[in-house]
Amino acid sequence: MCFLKIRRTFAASNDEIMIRRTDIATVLANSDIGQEVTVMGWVRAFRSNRFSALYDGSSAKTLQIVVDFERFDENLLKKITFHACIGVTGRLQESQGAGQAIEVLADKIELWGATDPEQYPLQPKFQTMEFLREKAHFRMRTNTFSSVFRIRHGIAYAIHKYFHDRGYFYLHAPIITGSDAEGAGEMFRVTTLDLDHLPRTESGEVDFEADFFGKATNLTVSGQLQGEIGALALGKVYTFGPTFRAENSNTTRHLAEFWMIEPEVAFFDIEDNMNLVEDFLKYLIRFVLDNYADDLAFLDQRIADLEKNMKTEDRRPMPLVDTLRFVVDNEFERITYTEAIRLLRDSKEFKKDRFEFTPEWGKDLQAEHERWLVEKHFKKPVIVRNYPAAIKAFYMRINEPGTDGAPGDTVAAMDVLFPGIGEVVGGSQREERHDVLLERVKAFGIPEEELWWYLELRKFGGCPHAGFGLGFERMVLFITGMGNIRDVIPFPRTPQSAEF
RNA sequence: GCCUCAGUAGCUCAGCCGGUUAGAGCGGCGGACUGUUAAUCCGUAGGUCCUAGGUUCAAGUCCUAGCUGAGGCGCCA
Repeated sequence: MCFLKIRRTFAASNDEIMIRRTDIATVLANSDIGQEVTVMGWVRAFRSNRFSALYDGSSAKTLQIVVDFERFDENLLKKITFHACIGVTGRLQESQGAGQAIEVLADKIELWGATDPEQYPLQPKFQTMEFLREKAHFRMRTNTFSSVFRIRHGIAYAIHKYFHDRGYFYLHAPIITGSDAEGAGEMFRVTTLDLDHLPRTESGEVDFEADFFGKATNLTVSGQLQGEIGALALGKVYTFGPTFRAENSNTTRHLAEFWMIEPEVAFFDIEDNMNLVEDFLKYLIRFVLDNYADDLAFLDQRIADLEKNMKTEDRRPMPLVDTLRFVVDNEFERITYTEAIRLLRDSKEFKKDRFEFTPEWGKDLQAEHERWLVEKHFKKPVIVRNYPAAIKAFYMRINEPGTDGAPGDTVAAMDVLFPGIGEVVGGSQREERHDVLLERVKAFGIPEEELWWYLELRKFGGCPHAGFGLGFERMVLFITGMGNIRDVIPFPRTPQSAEF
């Protein structure tokens, strides 16, 4: 509700500052019949040489422009084509047609930018996501993508609002990092060295002392370690920034460049962490339900249309909006890793040998196992905690031996699993005991000197703390119901692909 | 990185067991109509069948290699 107020305030000042045009969202929301308005945008359709559906990005809805064609130059009307850019001044009237309540009877039409339909790649019809991905400079003009990117903005805004309202501080973690021990996969090297003439040390290795920063540097794979510095000074912080993984991942839920939200909180244990993540994720979904109903309704309908010709088992179990409401209205299931393994081994699927990978204590849960837990067994989001220490990162806090009746050492890690997406969040309570952490660092073979500052956080004024990382695009993917993560980021970067 | 599938008109696709001049819908263009909702109706143009080899009397169709894209798995958020 609060967001609507902000939108209105913005719209009111919009009238004063931008006297040249009014947003279509504003016209549709609070304009009076008979009032003269000027709107500008891109043509979505021009029917019967009389009705134009005008779109300007401000709303999922279009504004119908009625053109009395005898009054306009034929050559101008011919240029009102799909995705041409025009400005229209006219009076608002009640619509006689069924599709809309109000419309603008055009008095003046200005052609800002013609679009030759013979050369323009997009058409007013269904186009595949793969095709539109290749036209990323135009795809945001479509219904689907404009809705996705309005919602993407809404989620980003809600993230800042959620944390700000609760006393968290937005911490900017570095994008270029000199630390090679973050333990989150392959990294992109950052260098100004001449790749054709690399400086070498006496032993023949590349001499990074000659590089810009005087050492080897990479793009960040996580802001967590720096987030911990913030938490142990400001109490409650979060990072929200671009994150880079040079993994050769070819899936519908991986990007080489994505955005990640990483809250980090002092005096937090794994329970607090789970409570935070559940409340936070529900807040984001509720925010979109409350503020982007038109966009969600469009995406919901789009999915229904796409699924019309699909087999029942390939369809979503629930329509998009119902799914979102269900997640908001129900508790997430919380289980331990040890329980998860037991459930999997007791399952019909395991006994009938339907799993490709054997669920076994000590091995990581495979995608098929996570999907079984979330989609078949619990049928709702699941938080799995206390994983075997051997398969998790060095910084996660070691549990007391025998926690959950586990047969081996576990760490206070947690993963949040969502239907259709899998892991949206990975987090943990951090190891705050200096001696235990040092042992782990050594056991992982990480050079101590790389992490001197991280270890000193434990040596001087340390405390229990916890945090998690939310994959922003994965959350956008879930909320919009899109099928591929490349379609919820404006310009996707994936292996072999960095166009635009 | 591994596995699978696909590539035919601007787009989405059909093209059977290899057989004459490669088709449809949408879109474009020309016209008609004019309160439409992806408007409708009539007409019309539009093709290096991904590329390179090969098999064959004959290849869009079969074989080999490559390129591109998609999906699944792994890695993870």
